[in-house]
Amino acid sequence: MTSTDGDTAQGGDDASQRPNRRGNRRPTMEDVAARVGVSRALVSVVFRDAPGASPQTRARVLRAAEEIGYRPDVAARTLASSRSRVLGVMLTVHNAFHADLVEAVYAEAERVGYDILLSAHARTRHTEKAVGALLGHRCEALILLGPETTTDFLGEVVERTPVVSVGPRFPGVHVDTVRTAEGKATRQALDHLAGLGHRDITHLDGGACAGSAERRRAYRDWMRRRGLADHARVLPGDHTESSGAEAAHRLLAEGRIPTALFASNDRSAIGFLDAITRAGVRVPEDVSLVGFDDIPLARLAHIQLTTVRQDVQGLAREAVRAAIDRLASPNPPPRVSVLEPELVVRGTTTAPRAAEAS
Amino acid sequence: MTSTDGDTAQGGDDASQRPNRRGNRRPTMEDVAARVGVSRALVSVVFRDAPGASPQTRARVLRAAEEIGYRPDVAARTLASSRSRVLGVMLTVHNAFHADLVEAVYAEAERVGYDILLSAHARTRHTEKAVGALLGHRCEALILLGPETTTDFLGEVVERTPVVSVGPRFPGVHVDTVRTAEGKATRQALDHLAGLGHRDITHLDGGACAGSAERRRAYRDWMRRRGLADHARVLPGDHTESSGAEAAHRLLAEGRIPTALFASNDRSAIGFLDAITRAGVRVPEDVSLVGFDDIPLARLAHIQLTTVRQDVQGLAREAVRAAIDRLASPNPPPRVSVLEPELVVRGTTTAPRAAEAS
DNA sequence: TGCCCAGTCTAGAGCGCTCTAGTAGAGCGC
DNA sequence: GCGCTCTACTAGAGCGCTCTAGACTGGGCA
Repeated sequence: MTSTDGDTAQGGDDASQRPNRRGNRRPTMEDVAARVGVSRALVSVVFRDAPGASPQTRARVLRAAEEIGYRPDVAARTLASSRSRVLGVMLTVHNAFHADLVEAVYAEAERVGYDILLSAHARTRHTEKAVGALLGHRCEALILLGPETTTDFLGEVVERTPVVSVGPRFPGVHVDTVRTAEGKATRQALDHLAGLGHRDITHLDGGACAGSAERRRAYRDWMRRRGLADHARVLPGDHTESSGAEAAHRLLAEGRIPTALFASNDRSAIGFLDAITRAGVRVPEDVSLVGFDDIPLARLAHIQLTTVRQDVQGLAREAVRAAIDRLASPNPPPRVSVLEPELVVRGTTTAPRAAEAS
Repeated sequence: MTSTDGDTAQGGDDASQRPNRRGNRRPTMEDVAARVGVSRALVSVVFRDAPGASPQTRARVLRAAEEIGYRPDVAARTLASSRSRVLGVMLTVHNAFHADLVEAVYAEAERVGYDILLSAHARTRHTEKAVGALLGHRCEALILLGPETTTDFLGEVVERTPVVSVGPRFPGVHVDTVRTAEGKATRQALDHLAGLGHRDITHLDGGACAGSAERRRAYRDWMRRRGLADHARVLPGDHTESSGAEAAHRLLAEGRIPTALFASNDRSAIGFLDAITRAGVRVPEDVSLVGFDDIPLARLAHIQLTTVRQDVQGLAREAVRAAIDRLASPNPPPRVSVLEPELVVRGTTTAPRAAEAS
């Protein structure tokens, strides 16, 4: 496990500091109180920012706490107040869109005085486990980003703790939902393509991923209503780059590229873009491409993906608000907040080649 | 905030279920004990999996708990035992390599009976805040993925709680480090290129990101030792796709592409690949490319990036082990675990064009 | 002078657990 | 019968906080 020059293990480093204080238990309110010469309760008042302490005392307490490195214990506080002021957020750790959402949720939660606990869903860690961890930590409410789980499981969870789903809907379960108007977003994308003259528009599907069903359905409806049912085609896929690349290879193998492709999310769109470009097919000259989400990658100079932006700030704000509202009044029927999408036209769409008046 | 068909807000949904039990407080050990007709302490024994309960009682307790939906309260448990059995992990939420690491850390922690708490570092949320959150939740030790912070701050944290840094080293602070042998990894990549006949090798830098300094230094050393100092060139960058794309545009603008590029990580390598390909420069025929990390994206059919793999499982295992060991014996000097890299040759490297015998 | 009141501060009972010390009872050998 | 050990279980004191009820000030006012 060791190797040569520059990579030496066992870093003796510099003189390795005073021995850390870790043996001594961490300071408590009692310690702060003793130092200042007041009661524990007063220190509590100060740290809760509650009325009932003079400004002078407040300052003295704060200073003493600082000096001895006191930091309130969330566990004790939670236990005593039976309120944790913590919101649990479940995310898929490999999902760039979730990363954006998490960032926004942190900001939003801070505004309303809540802490956030993250729990990740991953290949080896199911939704059930991720949610269980949050529950054990007494989160007051859960915000699940694109949850893939059963109605039954969610039904049980929601018996104890309010749940907000960002994306998927769970009809029949007492769960609030915050999502983008998928149908509208899809139509925005397709109208844009139609406006450029496209008729031969293929959809790259998102499989079981959050929002895919709505996007697929809206695509089919739109094509039918426009009298383009004959051109309608849904390529199988999911929300990963590789599914986009696979779709590209499939089309290349068939030797028939549509004039436009509407992908179920940005990652698959980028995968498609990459694979098809590499095969010598030009975007947007040979094929126009629209994604979904507007992840940071889509904005990059060399990608410039035309896409439908989801309102990340709005989704985060509504999710946190739904959670807080639900804490205040648990009984009203589930609410669905629907946020407006916004078409972002960049460089991957243009008019189809003239010849193509299929 | 509403829109038409299919996107209706206010989802009345189906009959919205029995009113949720949320009013009733969550069940406690007391409730379980009462139901079974034993003492609270015995229930505790069962849930801690401690000796001292008959198999029959154990089963009855477990069943009763199941029935009333009891779930141990982490806060209370932490408070009572003054052990949380929780490891705090700080990650950068937009970092794909961190996503891999988190997944592996979850698995590893579970093996040793620890829970994981995640806290994200993001543009609007500094390391200090992310770490503070973990500390408040009484994590027994912290694992920081690629921390970008000051020695001073870390010095303070480590006074109270063991810290493991995955990546960066902090000489002079009592922090364990787990990292890949950056120097060796760099040399593996460069030796591979040299073996193919490359001499004109440029390095795309990672700026202040974790590991970059070592990679840059090893690159310079290697070039010098090989007598290629004249060819040595370090393009500014960081660990994002866009910096790779920028580097590509810079080289294109200069009109002089080296025969090979060694990027400081996979993301910037992929950004470079994408931008340079799109400009008509072929990889690997015109320019060979090597990345660093081996993120999932690098393996995709249409990318096939030659890269140096970091041993994610190993890093996770060592990080968790270092944390646990440090809890057992706080005083020994900081340890540095160095893990072996592994060159993964895929499709982005080949011999330079014959003409180029610079 | 007496009384009230706002402003500060304190005492002490929990919150839901863990864990030490201890009890009850069964089984055993003598 | 006794003492012994072993297993199965219980009592009760905390862990570090919050929060209600109440105590103690020093004015202000009749």
